[in-house]
Amino acid sequence: MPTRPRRSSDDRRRELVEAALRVMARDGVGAATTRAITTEAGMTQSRFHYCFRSKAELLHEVVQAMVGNQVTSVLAAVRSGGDVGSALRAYCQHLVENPEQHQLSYELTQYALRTPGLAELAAQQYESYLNGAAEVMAVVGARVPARLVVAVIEGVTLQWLVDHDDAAALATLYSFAEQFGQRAA
Amino acid sequence: MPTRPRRSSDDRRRELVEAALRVMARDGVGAATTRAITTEAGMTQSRFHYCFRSKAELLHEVVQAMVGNQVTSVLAAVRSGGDVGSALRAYCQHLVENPEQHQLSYELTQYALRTPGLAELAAQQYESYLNGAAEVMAVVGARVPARLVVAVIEGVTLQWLVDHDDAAALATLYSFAEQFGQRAA
DNA sequence: GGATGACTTGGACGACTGCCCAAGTCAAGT
DNA sequence: ACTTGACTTGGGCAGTCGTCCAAGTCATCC
Repeated sequence: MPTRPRRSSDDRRRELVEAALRVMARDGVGAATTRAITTEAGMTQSRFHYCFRSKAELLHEVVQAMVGNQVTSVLAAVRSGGDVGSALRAYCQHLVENPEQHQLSYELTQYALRTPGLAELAAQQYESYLNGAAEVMAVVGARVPARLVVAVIEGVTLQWLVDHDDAAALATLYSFAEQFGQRAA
Repeated sequence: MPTRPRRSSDDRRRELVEAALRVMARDGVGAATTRAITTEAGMTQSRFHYCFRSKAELLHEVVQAMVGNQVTSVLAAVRSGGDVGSALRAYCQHLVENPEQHQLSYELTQYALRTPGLAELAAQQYESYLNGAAEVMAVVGARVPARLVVAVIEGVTLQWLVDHDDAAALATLYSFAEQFGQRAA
């Protein structure tokens, strides 16, 4: 029974999760060792295993936190504009300004797919994206399958992460919007 | 100056590259240690650094081999059918039957993006995809930007790798084909 | 103010990593 | 036959990884 800790253990955990996200975004998932994470958080390494039973336990929470962050921040950016064009521009802006976040998202998905207990979390991540896309489609008033929208956005994002061609990415999104514009209500 | 080796050094290198691809597809890029690769190839570990100066040198060739394999095999599958629908079905079949290959492709792209000297190889990989898509579009006779086609395919692939929903993947591709079918010649 | 227990500390552990080396093997050239 | 040099071998190196532990600190409760 904890009496009254000087600082909530949950706070420590959250600090570590955020530090892990920072390290992963900067240097990749592979570089996120327990030492790198605790150093980033300004703690001694030993504290890590006081907050988390294992590194796997931290990664579980990291993936969950990632899903929440990504979806809400992208949605907030996209929701600001009313029509399709401004929504697409908003997404591209978010991508160009936070490339590490998007790249980290892909890396974590790959990691989750390889890790037995985390595969379902990856599915959960994509369900969030699908719901978000469906919501945006509803706001914008277009009738296109959410899966297709998410697929296009992810595919374009992947391309941009490789070639950093802002104009091409936006143009590709536009040409997609143009086509489903013919089917919109 | 090599006089006449009992076995070509290039053969050894190729064996290692293929062994590396097998290990990576099965257990992930992270699991592809020099020991795991040489064991897979049936050699002693010491031979590794006789064939390659470093692990990075091997990975460079692995990425190149990956690009070649992937593009040619997908193209061969897709080229067999004449119309859009059968091309899409061919791709889905290739995906469902060789999931590890596609997943490995994403992992290697991520790895390349994080590795200074390999970033340009990732760009080269995507250029191959774009050319392949453009070729298929020409064969099929559709007028859609190659970038958009690649984006959709990659996005749908990513989704399938997460949820393994064959029907949804195919349906998403169909709904995309349906839309650009209105613009085809 | 002493006991309790939550929390911290620095150092260690065994396992694994990429890489290297001295000694060996053996086909080809002389 | 003997030298040469390409190739192999098993073991070892230093570094990093996740995890653990005994000893310490210090706010809280009796």
